[in-house]
Amino acid sequence: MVHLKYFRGLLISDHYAPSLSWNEEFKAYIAPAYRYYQVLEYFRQGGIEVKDEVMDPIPFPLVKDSLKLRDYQERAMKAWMAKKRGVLVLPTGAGKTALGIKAIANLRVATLVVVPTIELLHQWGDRIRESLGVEPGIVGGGEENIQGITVITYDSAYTKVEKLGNRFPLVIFDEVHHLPSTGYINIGELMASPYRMGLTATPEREDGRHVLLREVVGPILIRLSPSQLAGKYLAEFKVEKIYVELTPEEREIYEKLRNRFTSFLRKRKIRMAGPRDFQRFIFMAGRDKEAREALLAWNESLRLAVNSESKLIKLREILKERANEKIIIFTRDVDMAYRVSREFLVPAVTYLTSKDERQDILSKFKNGDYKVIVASNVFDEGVDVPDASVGIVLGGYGTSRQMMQRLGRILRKKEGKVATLIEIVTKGTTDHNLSRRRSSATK
DNA sequence: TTGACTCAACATCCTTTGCTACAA
DNA sequence: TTGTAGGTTTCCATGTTGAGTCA
Repeated sequence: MVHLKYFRGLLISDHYAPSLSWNEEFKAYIAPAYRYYQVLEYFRQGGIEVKDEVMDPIPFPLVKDSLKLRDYQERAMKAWMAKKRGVLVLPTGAGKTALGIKAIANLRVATLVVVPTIELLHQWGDRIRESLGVEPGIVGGGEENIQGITVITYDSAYTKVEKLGNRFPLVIFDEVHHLPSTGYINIGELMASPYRMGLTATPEREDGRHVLLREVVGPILIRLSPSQLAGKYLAEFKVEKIYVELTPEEREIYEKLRNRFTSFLRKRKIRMAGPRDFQRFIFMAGRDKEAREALLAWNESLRLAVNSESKLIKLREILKERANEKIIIFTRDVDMAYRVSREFLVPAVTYLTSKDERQDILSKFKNGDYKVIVASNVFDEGVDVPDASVGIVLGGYGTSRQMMQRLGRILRKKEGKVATLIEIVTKGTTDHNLSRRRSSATK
């Protein structure tokens, strides 16, 4: 007979199985706790009797199950129920939370829901109360109350995972693309939970670490894009790109800055073939004065291209044409957001905006007191932004994730609505490259 | 309870102009 | 001849958030 135990994020076995390794200190075979279901499966298939003391689940409350799923949600749920592990990829606004709630109602085991922000902590709490009729535990944002269904932030989960790792047979990772980062991955690895669900609109990460999700959460089971749901469940939408030029003065400065960057690369025979090369260049800038100057020049050239003068002229035209529509303007940096705010007399929301003021601006935008607002990168995730019909992208990252989130802000379904996402791009600059890289999101 | 603060963690960051060694 | 892989580490700056501390 084999004896399996859990100890502070570790699976401990007195017999060998693949993925376990001998540990002298414990005088036993050990592995990170997420290997539990594989190891158990291995012993069971071998017909070996197991004394399983790994899980110590919190009692599960009595819940109601009143939730009705849409047809594509049913498909996603069916795919997940077949394995009870894996990632579901659905666009913003397509009802990912409902899938998590349904999984809890189906499995009826203690569940930990991990979320990136306090706002999502409360949104999930409300949905659980509403759909399952129970009071959820909340950990994070100053609260610490653990129940059979508990919502927790990634930050809190990271510090408490060793203690909580064997108390929840089901774990749901909302915005699961956060999980593979170097710290948070511990949450996935040190939990023993055999049942796992990951929810996101965009699993891919710039650092490539999303490949870890397959091992820690499971494979991608379903993937739906905004265009697949447009019309019936999300608003019809179109994406427009408008190209502008740098002014001659801007062009002169831009070329000078670019030249400082490229001539450094040429001189040092540095090849920029991918993100790793750029990363190395950044490390180099930490020690090498010339490299540092080259990098600063590159940063400055990017800022110039993304925030070009012509974009503001074009913005003025668009705002005039669409005077009666609800519009969100997106910028890449805080300075540009406040510049737009000053020149067009519209409220700005950035990370510097206080919580109360942000709340106030968003509620006035919702009820129509404000027709136009400008935001930096703050609406990228986990913020409940009132619906708009037009999004104007003045600047952003080169990631499809950000583009997808921004698109999601205008896709709420309304009768007869056609949403428009307008991107203003500076031709012949890095801004154009960024735009090309992110545009796969809207296909 | 709140607000102001600090700190830590996470994310972005590339596409040119082609070095050398080795495998197919 | 052609194609492709090769090569660490501790981070230029800016943006964003959660947690913790203290008044």
